Amino acid sequence: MALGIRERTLDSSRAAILEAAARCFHERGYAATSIDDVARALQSTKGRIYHHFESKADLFAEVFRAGMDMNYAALEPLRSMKAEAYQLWRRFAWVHVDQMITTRAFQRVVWMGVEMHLVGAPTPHQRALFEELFETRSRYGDIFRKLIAEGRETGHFHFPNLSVANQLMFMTLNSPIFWYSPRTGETRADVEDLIAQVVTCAWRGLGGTEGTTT
Amino acid sequence: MALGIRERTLDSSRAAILEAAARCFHERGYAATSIDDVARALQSTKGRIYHHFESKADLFAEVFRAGMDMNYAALEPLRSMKAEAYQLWRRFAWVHVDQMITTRAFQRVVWMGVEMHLVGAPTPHQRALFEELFETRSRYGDIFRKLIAEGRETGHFHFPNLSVANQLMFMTLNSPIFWYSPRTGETRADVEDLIAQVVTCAWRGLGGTEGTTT
DNA sequence: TTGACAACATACCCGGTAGTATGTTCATCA
DNA sequence: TGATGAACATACTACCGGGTATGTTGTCAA
Repeated sequence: MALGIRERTLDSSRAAILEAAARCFHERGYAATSIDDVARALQSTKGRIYHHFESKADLFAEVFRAGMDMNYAALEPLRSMKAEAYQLWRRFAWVHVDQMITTRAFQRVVWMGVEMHLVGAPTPHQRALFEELFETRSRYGDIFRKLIAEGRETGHFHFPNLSVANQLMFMTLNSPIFWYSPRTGETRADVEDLIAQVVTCAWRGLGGTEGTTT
Repeated sequence: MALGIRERTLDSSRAAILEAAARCFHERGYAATSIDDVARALQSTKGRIYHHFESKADLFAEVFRAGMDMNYAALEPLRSMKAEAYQLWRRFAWVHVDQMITTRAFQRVVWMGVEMHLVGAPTPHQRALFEELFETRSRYGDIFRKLIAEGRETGHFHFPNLSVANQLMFMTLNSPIFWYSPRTGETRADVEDLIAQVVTCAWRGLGGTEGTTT
């Protein structure tokens, strides 16, 4: 049986709201964004949003989740790869930075969510929701953390403190969400050049041996 | 003539407000911080704050200014130093990171101010005020930008794009405002060890020649 | 074709917050 | 010593924004 209009439009409508919400949160931040702002961005009204999402915090959480889902989905094709940790790191980092650039509104929300932590989540239900999302984010981070830890043991990376190195690495890899903005006439090659610079910077920061930049 | 109570208390009272405001903005962000929040942090009331500052935006701007003033003041002793650019960069970067850690509430506000840009500055007066502050911030950034540009010419740094390298460098140097949090029983030596790691990471990211880490 | 329900739009409520208007206290100085 | 004004506190207003209650319209299944 073919899908009815309802089944076809529901997901796309929800997705459109998430997209608009991501843009608004990205531009103005969580607190400064009103539900009416998001509705305006959709050329619509509050009713539509509250029909699909319980509250503002819930909407934010779902944008967060969507962003993390995108990241996991982007990494998935590489998860089965067999290679040295430091080589895997290059691949993973490249995909990660690509994500930061191409889905930056969502990724910015993920960042904001981690920053806000649990400030402004009054109900236990919301706290539990955010806890779960943070764990997801944490597990994602551990993928990279493990790689650089292993890379250090094999002598490909050199840094004194794992946690600090991990922080600094993610800071570099995530940084496009703050300063990247698409230029007019920008090609995919330009973007890939940018990604390469970011990855190389993070690689060097980890004390990656020069020349092994394949 | 000795200073009267008024002269002595005015500056300290203003400074106390700035300090409390910095902490509040740091913890909750601009939009989520109410003037009453700041007043509560001071064990005081709104009246006191509005007596010293025109508006919330003005208070925020003054915290921003105070943060930038601290940065300039910290760099001042080094401005007269004569040395190769890449060596100067090390010193400057060290002081900068130290600032990010020791005055991080103010520095976080500076960051937020740059991020928000001019969103939420309705009056022309406020727009002009922020324009001025952003220029101050921009000139501060140029100090480092010039150093790494010169360092690249002398062959001590290696990166393809100056603007990108500058962004990534500041991202690393500023990063403590996001993840640093004082540990119990932490000594100055611990902090300096941290600073060294951050500076080294940024140095490597710029393609600084290894071994020249004096 | 009709009842039910999803997918919205509209209208409304109410708590919180920026900003103001108005005390109140106390140091300073003529 | 009394007048003045700085440095606040208190009381109040106006508005905005999250959330809700209530229409309205179109779809689909029986």
